[in-house]
Amino acid sequence: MLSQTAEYALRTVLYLAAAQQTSLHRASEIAEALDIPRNYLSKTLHLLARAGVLTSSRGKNGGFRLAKPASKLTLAEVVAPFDGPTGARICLLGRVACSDSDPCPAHARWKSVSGEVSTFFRETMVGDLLESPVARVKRA
Amino acid sequence: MLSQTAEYALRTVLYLAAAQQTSLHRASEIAEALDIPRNYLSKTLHLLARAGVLTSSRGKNGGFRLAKPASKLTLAEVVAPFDGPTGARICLLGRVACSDSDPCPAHARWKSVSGEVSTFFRETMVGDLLESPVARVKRA
DNA sequence: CTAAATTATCATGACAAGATGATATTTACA
DNA sequence: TGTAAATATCATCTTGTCATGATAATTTAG
Repeated sequence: MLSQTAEYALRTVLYLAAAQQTSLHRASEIAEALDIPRNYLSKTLHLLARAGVLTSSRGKNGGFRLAKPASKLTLAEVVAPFDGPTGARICLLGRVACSDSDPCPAHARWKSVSGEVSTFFRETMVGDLLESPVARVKRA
Repeated sequence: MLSQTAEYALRTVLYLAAAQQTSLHRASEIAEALDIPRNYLSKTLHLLARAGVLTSSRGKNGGFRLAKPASKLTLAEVVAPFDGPTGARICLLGRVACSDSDPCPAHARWKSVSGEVSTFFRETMVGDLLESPVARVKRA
């Protein structure tokens, strides 16, 4: 469903939301905590910063933190820089133009399903996920 | 949502379902009708045949046709050889073990959404899509 | 002002998906 | 029996994603 990179982004944001949201966290700290390749994560963090999801500070004692409260950050915002509009993935059959007025054979049935996926990403806040009993992201 | 190859497979099956289901259709005929690369489609057709979705006949006057009625063929069957269990894509955060008893932070919320996607592919029949007003697959 | 720490950026490589082209194999029909 | 038509199979090529490693730029601390 999500690309590897988008998954890294989401896990990173959850990590930052669960930790001290106001303090800075180094890329190497995050990479080690989440078991994500260090150098690759650097680029992902940079893109998240450019997208306005994180703010970065360079130099000694630098690092990353959330640009806004987790309760106001949607999953769609986190994932969009990597996977584009998630779930909104238009036509199941790959037609460039597929709409209510010019539908592909799968349009009517697929529309409601993909709409739910899209809604999930647009309306679920990062903060919502922290309410779960186990917020820690455990890896294999 | 679907890989390019799975999309080819789905469009091919819809084409065969809309056409004479009992007669054979050549790979080149399908490729031209659906604007899919000829040689690449050959392999996709072969895999669909091996998966039991199509039957193939070699030699002169050979070709492909559906192995069973479109009304008894699920979208999941068509797509599975390429994308695996679609929508059933387990954990949004990529955890290998993620279940009701050992959930990731997103589990509860994501479960219902991914379940709907999975259900769509498992319960929608190829034949269902033919009832649409415009069954022809128009490409850009 | 210098050095260390840290992000930013660049260059490259590994790998899979998608695509292309050529060859082998099978079958029908003249 | 031979030839043409069609699928089956094999060998590459291209491209994008994921990943690795090295270097530049920036900032703080002493």
